[in-house]
Amino acid sequence: MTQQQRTVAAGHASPWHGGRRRRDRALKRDAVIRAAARAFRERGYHNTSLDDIAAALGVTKPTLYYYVRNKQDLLFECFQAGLAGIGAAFDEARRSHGNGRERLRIVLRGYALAIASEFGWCMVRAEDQDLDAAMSARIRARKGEIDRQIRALIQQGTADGSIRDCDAKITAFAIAGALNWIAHWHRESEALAAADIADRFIGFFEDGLRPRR
Amino acid sequence: MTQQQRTVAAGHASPWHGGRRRRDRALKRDAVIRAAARAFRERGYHNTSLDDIAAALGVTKPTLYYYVRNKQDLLFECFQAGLAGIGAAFDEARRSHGNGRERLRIVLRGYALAIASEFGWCMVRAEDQDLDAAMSARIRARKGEIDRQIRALIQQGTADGSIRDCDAKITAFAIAGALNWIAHWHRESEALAAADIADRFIGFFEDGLRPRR
Amino acid sequence: MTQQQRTVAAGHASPWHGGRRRRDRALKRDAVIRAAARAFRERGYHNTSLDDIAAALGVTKPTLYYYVRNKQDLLFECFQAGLAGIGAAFDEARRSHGNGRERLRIVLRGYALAIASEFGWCMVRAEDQDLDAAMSARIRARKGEIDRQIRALIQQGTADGSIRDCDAKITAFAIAGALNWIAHWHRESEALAAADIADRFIGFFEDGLRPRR
Amino acid sequence: MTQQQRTVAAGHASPWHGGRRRRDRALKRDAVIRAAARAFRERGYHNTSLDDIAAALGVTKPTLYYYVRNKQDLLFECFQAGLAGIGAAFDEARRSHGNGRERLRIVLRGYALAIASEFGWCMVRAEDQDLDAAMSARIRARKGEIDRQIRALIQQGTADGSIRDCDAKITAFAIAGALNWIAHWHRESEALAAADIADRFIGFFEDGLRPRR
DNA sequence: TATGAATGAGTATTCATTCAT
DNA sequence: GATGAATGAATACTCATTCAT
Repeated sequence: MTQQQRTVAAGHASPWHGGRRRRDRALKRDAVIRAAARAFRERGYHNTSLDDIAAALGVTKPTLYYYVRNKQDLLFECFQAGLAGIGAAFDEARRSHGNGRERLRIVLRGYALAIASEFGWCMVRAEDQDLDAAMSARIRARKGEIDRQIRALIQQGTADGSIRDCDAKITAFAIAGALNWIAHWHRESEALAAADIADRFIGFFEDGLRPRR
Repeated sequence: MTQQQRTVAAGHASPWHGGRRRRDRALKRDAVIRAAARAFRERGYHNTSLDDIAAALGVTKPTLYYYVRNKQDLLFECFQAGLAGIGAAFDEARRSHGNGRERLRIVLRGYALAIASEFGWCMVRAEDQDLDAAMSARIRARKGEIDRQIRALIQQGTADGSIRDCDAKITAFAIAGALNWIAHWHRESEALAAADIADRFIGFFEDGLRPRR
Repeated sequence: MTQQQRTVAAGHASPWHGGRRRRDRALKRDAVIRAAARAFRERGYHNTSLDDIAAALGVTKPTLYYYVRNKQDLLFECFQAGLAGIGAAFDEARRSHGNGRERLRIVLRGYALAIASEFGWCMVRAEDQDLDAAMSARIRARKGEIDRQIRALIQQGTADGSIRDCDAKITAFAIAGALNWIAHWHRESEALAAADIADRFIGFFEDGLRPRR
Repeated sequence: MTQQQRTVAAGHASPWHGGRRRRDRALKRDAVIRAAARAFRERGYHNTSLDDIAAALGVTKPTLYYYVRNKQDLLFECFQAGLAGIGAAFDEARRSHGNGRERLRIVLRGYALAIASEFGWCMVRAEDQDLDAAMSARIRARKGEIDRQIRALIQQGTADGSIRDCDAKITAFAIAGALNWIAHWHRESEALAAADIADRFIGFFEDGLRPRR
């Protein structure tokens, strides 16, 4: 199997081999990060070599270093790429005029979609263990920030009566855990679209198991 | 710091250095698996070398091979050790005379406790990516079995009216995800005891976010 | 800190960034070789990357190849640059009307100044190991020539009675070694000026340790 | 050429292939360091790969790591091995009853022999540039100590009248430089034995170039 | 039982060098 | 003239695994 074929086989276009030579650095960097995200999700961070990623792009390994400092940097960038969607969801929630529960719903949908994206696995699995102190701290900070915002929405909801009186911390953990886990089982090929999954999860979060009369 | 001291410092006894020479193979094997579970949870599977585990036990690396075939075998055994608690929970649920929701509650509590145990991380993270085909298949089979049983309980509950009519598959995924995630943030040192966490999670699952009137 | 600033900070002008655009190729080539000499002396040949040298000049790596064939060529040119001073010293000695010892003194002073220059390290360290066969041979030839000429001066001195009867070869080795070593410890910032060092070394060579009565 | 033959060709016995398997760890470690010293001297530190050294011993690369932490550690050990001889010379000088010049002579002979040994190159070339901060500091400290002791002997000599009144610092630099340089040109195969070289150098140091009447 | 010793295989990273623009 | 982009080759270092003792 040639490089070309492998690239094609993977079903993902590479800016390096699209007929006319693209010169857009940002585009290529993006492709590198995307390829890494897919590889990490598929095989795991440690089971993915830079050669794997380079091969998926039809490029040689040192080329990657032209766009990214490190392997861990690659993981970090995947993490950040996924984060964008979540940030947007928080923005949207902030702009909305709904009550706490409605706002939370907006955020959770965005969160679920991000987790179901190709960057989801990296977001969820970018961990201390694989990153140096500085990056580890940055990631923990961002994750902490998200957690804090979710709790805040829950508390808003309990304040305005749209959410039952509950332990915001534990509830946020449960919700985030359920959503994070999507990264472990969802594949784009699945029958259920990401948006569908998000809505059903939210339905469950809102109504719970016990029947309402 | 000597090996001995490190072992002691970690606060975990080693059957190799407990005064009277223990000759019990099973006991030592257990210790090996426990040490592995702790190390994997702490540093991750790939960031833990067999030397690390051996050092934690005050033993040399080849000794481990006397008790276990492989590094991946070690991971598998950790997975299995955690499974025991879940199996027991299903047994208890089966013996109980409660309705579906009550039975599910029993299972979820057992599941949560298992995940919060020192083996929890391994159970949740024992993945295809790090195991050969055979083991990977065995693990997937067991995880699938648990999923199926949880869905069955949910369906029982909807049948007997104790659980709202819902998509059993998605609900099971949400619940399992929330519980699995506990392995990522819970540490024994935490203020909240595992049992407490379990009950609060179950409370959230049952009642949901929306206030009941 | 930008490239520009770094260049300035290093206190060495670059013909690429000096206001009026210098078009003089020779000048630029000179600057390249000087920058290399400084970098090699500071960090060693192998610990200096072409990127380092380019950065010191505020230029990109491929630009260097416009002025020089190779990395090893760079080293060779530094070697040659240092050699000029020594050649001049030999010329001066040849023109002088002093006896052997006086002529030798002239040469040694020139030699010492060359070694103390920014090219000294390269002259002394340009070695077989880092150069291909051809260059290695050229360098060895020049070094051999210098050695031969120094020995000749010594022999002249012994002939005219200005130098004690001694083994010219071993004496030349001792003298050259002592002078070469200057490259390892002398820095321009040092209190002792190069000329001063040269004179003191020559004093020691001429008079020896044992007191004369 | 097979591994065996290459080992033989190099003319150096390897404790790994001497018929009966030697189990003496210290012996093997010594052999590793010796092999490194020879390789570094021959090809230079950076041009020597660990594979080269391993091959010279008829062993595989990871084996080296069983005896030594690092490549730089290897260099450091070579440095230390050479140091032993110098330390002994200082001891002997201390025990001697001669005057300053006679004591200095003892030290310089020992120094010269050490430099001419297989470790000489490493001693002379173990440099900051190739070592991390800690090792670099240790080496500088030891070199500084030797320099200080040589200066002290010179001052002793000037005090007791056996050495001319001179700048101890510059004289020590000149002498050490001349001796260090031996590592660059002396090979065991040379006609002149190390002891011979030492004596001739010392003769030059003591008597100087100018004839005494 | 346990271990000292050894190794094969793998992998991130660096860097001199090239070349089309 | 200068550079952005790419790459081939090299290399230190790690680690699971084996085996004789």
